[in-house]
Amino acid sequence: MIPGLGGKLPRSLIDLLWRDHPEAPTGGTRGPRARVSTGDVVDAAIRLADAHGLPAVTIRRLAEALEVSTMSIYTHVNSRDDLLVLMADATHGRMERSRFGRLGWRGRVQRVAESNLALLQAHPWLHEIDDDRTALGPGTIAKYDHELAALAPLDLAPVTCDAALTFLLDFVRASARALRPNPRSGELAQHWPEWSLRLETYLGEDFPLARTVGAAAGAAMGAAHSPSMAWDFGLARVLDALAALAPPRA
Amino acid sequence: MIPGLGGKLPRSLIDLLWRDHPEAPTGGTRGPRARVSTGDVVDAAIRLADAHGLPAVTIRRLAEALEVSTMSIYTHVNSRDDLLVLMADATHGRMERSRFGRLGWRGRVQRVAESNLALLQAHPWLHEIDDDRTALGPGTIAKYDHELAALAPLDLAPVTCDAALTFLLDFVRASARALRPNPRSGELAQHWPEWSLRLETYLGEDFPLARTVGAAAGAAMGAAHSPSMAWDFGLARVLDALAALAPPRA
DNA sequence: TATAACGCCGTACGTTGTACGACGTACATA
DNA sequence: TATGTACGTCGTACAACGTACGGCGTTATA
Repeated sequence: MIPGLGGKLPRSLIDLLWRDHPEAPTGGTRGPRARVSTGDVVDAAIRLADAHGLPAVTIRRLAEALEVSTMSIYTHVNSRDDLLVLMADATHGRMERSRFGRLGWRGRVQRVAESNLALLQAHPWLHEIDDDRTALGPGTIAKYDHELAALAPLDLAPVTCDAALTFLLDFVRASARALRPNPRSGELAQHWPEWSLRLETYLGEDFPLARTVGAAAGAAMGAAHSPSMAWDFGLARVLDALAALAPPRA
Repeated sequence: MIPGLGGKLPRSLIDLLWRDHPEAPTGGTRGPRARVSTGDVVDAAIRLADAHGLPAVTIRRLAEALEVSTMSIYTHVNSRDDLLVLMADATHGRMERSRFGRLGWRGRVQRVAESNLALLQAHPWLHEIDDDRTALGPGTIAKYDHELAALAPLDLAPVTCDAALTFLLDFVRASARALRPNPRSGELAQHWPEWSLRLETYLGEDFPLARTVGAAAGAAMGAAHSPSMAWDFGLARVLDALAALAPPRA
């Protein structure tokens, strides 16, 4: 390496994800001691997101919360995108993972579904993070391992087991998304009296099915509507679907 | 209304969504003829998104594409958020909706699934639009009506029918999301040789299941992996699940 | 002919992520 | 003990974003 040019290479996302692992590179010991750690940054970001949503997680606000300058954040995290991955993996890692004990496969599946729902309700901003690299983190891998174990009694081929888990979790994610209180619901409710009238006019005689079911309006208005019903319905369907795969009795 | 103060109220999103309906307010006829219409703006935005992704849809670029000034865009669209709703509804409206004919319910369900998959593959940016107000648009309602009709042979109660459709479409959305080529896959593939080694080190003896199934690494690397298998698996499971609901023979 | 409604646009503000380079500190080596 | 190098910190600056505001000119209506 050419001396005089500061050797720049930052710790890669992988190493940041596994920063608590004994084999992870610690970084040299010179220079002033770091006033905050990567973990501190991630924790503060999670607190911000929990309290005010993901858009509130800006580098500047983070720095303010940690009482450091804006640019210091980049010493501990390579970019905002990377930070989001670290946040998601950290919350995955903190999920409760209790033993399944003697629970049958249905009970296990239900438990996996419910704990994922709880996760997404506790941290709704997870919906807005869509980065495959999250799968590289220790928290996400531990979660994956645990949930695969839940499906073990079904005795499926590995790939099928993975597919089944994906199927289950995709359902949970979608339901959780629908269940989530919409930030725009206030505005919608405010304009609803006016808008529903217009909609009535526009719909006219068309779309008989849509009108009958009424979900177009219902969903839009945030009325009682289905999302919580969709959860029960969907979970029952997932169980049905897996049952069709399972050994006769388990 | 107080004269001298320009009466400001802009056409609301509802009216913009239904701009082609005969009952929709046309806006006064004074002033210079508009050089572009709301429809033009929406179309240009869709073209931009198709070509370069949703982040490329900025007001400035839109204006440039339409050869108008930046701020003129706001004459035809109230905000960027509204524009996204208009874009989503327009593409919903343009979906092909062929008759189901004598197709059985399985064939219908499959067709609905496939056409939604095709939609999301043709316009991947739809994944990034998450706004309930889309449900108020004519395209979205027409789509909804058509897809409810597909499920009619199942002879379900209205709410159940809605729930079943939601279940199906949520599956399709999640699968389409996984199927979508990740923009970050390039970077990931580039660093993969290095990262996979580290990951190997970190994993050590832990997470036996995750290692066996190998999907953690597989998914991350963008290898062949499951998404296309997940589609087949999932669709079969959805059909199983609905079959458990359906009348014995249909 | 006067008025009011309307489309168009230039300017400007606040906010974002982050590149760059300077500065000082603390350890490693000579 | 003296020197060099690695490292944390931070101020400044830039490009890009959405969009509020207000002025201007055009056109149909009163």
